Amino acid sequence: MALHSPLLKAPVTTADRVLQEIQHAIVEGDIPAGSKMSEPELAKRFQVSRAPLREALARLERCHLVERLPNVGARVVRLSVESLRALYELREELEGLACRLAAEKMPESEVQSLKALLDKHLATQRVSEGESYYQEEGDLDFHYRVILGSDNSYLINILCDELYYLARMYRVQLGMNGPRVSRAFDEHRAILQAIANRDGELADLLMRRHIRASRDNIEIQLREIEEQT
Amino acid sequence: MALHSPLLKAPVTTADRVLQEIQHAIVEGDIPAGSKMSEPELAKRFQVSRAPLREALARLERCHLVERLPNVGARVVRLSVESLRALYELREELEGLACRLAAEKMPESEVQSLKALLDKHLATQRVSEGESYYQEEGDLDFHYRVILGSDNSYLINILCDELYYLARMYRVQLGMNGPRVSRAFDEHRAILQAIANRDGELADLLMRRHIRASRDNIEIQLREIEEQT
DNA sequence: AAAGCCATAATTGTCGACAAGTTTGAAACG
DNA sequence: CGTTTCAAACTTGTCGACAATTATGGCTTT
Repeated sequence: MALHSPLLKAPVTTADRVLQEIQHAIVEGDIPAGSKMSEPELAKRFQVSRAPLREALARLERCHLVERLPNVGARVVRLSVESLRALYELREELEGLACRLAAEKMPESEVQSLKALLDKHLATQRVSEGESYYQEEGDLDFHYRVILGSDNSYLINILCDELYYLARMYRVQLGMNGPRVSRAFDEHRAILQAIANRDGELADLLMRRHIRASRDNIEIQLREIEEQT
Repeated sequence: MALHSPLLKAPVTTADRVLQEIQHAIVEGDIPAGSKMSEPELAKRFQVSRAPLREALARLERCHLVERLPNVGARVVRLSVESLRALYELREELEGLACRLAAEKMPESEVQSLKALLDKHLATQRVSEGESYYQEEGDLDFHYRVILGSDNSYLINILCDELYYLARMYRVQLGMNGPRVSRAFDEHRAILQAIANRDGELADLLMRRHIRASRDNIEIQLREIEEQT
C-alpha cells in the first residue's frame, strides 16, 4: 500500500524495514498513542534482534512519533491540542517559506507537471467523491512537491522527514471530514497559480491559510475527544 | 570547557558522552570536514564499543554534522556556500518566528533576566575586547533564550538541537571577525527591546537582519577559502 | 491502613563475535 | 597502457549474552 509514494524510500537494511513497519503502525494507530514500547516485545513481534530495533526507535524519536528517556525506554507520543498547535504553527511558517522559495526557483517544467497532477486529482476526485485515501495521498503529493521546489535541503529534511509523519498521524487518526476535502483542491489550485505567476508573497499567504484551515479542522475533532475523557 | 552552557545536558549514558566528545571535535575541526569516520577507529579512540558509537553517529547525522550511507558509513559534512545559504535561509525564518512568538509569550520576568544578561555581556566585552569566545557564548546564550521564549517545542528542538551545531561549526571554523562582534551586541539590544515592547513584527525583522548580517560575514570568509582550491 | 523500604524481576545499555556488504588492489585481458 | 575481473581485506549491519539501571511487589513500620 502506498508504495508508489515518493516519500517511501526502498528499505535497504533491516532497520529500515522495521522502521517503516512501526512508523506505519503508529501513524495508523495500531500501536496506540501513549503506549509503552517494550524492546523485547517489539523485537519478537517484528522478528528482529534489538540492534536494528533500537536504530528504528532512534529514528522514530527523530520524527517525533516516540519519546525516549535514558534507562527508561520509549513511549508513543500522545496527541494533544497543545502539540497540534505547535506543530501547525511551525508548518505554517515552513511551508509558507517553501512556497516563497518555490515561486522563485521551481523550473517551469515542474510547474506544468504539478498542474497536470492537480488535473489528475480533480478527475480522480470525481470518480470517488469523499474517498479520503486518494485525497490524502494527493494532498501529500502536492505539498511534497512544492517543498522539493524550495531547493533547500534542510527545509526539505525537516518537512518531509521530521514533521511529516506526525502531521500525518493527526490527519489519519482525527480525519479530514466532508466539505474540507473539496475545498482543499481549490486551495491547491490557487497556490500553484501563484507559484506559476512567480508571486511568492501570495503563494506564501495562501499556503498559510490552507494549513491553518486544515489545523482548525483537526482541532475540532481533537477537542471533542479530549472532552470525553 | 563550556560546561556551564545551557545547551550541554549532563551525559547520562556512554553514548551521550561520546556524542558530546565527537560533536565537539567536529565543530572545532579536530576531525576535519569531509573526512571518513571509521567505526572501529573511533571506537578505539574513545574507548567504547561500537554500539554506543553508532548511537552517537545516528545523532550526529540528526544534527547534520555527518552524512551516512547504508553499508558504506559516515563522513563529516563539508562546508559550502550552498549549504551555508540553505542553513541561514532557514534560520532567518525560524528565529524570526521565534522572536515573534517570544514577543507574545515570554513572561516579563524572563525579559528582565535577558536584559541583565546583555548588561553582563557588555561588561564582559569591555574586559576582554575582541575575545571571541565570550562573545560567541554570549551570542549563543541570547539566541538560545529567545528561542526558548517561543514556547514551541518543535521549533526549539529544530533550532537548539538540529541546526545549532552546524551553525556553530561554520562560526568556529570560519570565524567572526572584528567589527561584526561589537555590532552584534547592539543588534541584540534592539531585538530584546522590541520583544519587551511586545512588538513581534519588529523583533522578527531585526532578528532576520541580524542573522543575515552574520551570514554575509561568514560567506565572505568561505568564498575566500573556496577560491583557494 | 498508608507510607517507606528492600529484594526481586524486568528493562535498557553495552559488549564482543559473526554475517553481509563494500572497497582495494593485483592479476588477466584487450 | 588502460580496462576489467576477481579475490582478499576491511567495514558496516546484526545477533545473542552480560552489565547496569529502573520498575515491581511484598514486607515492615508507624
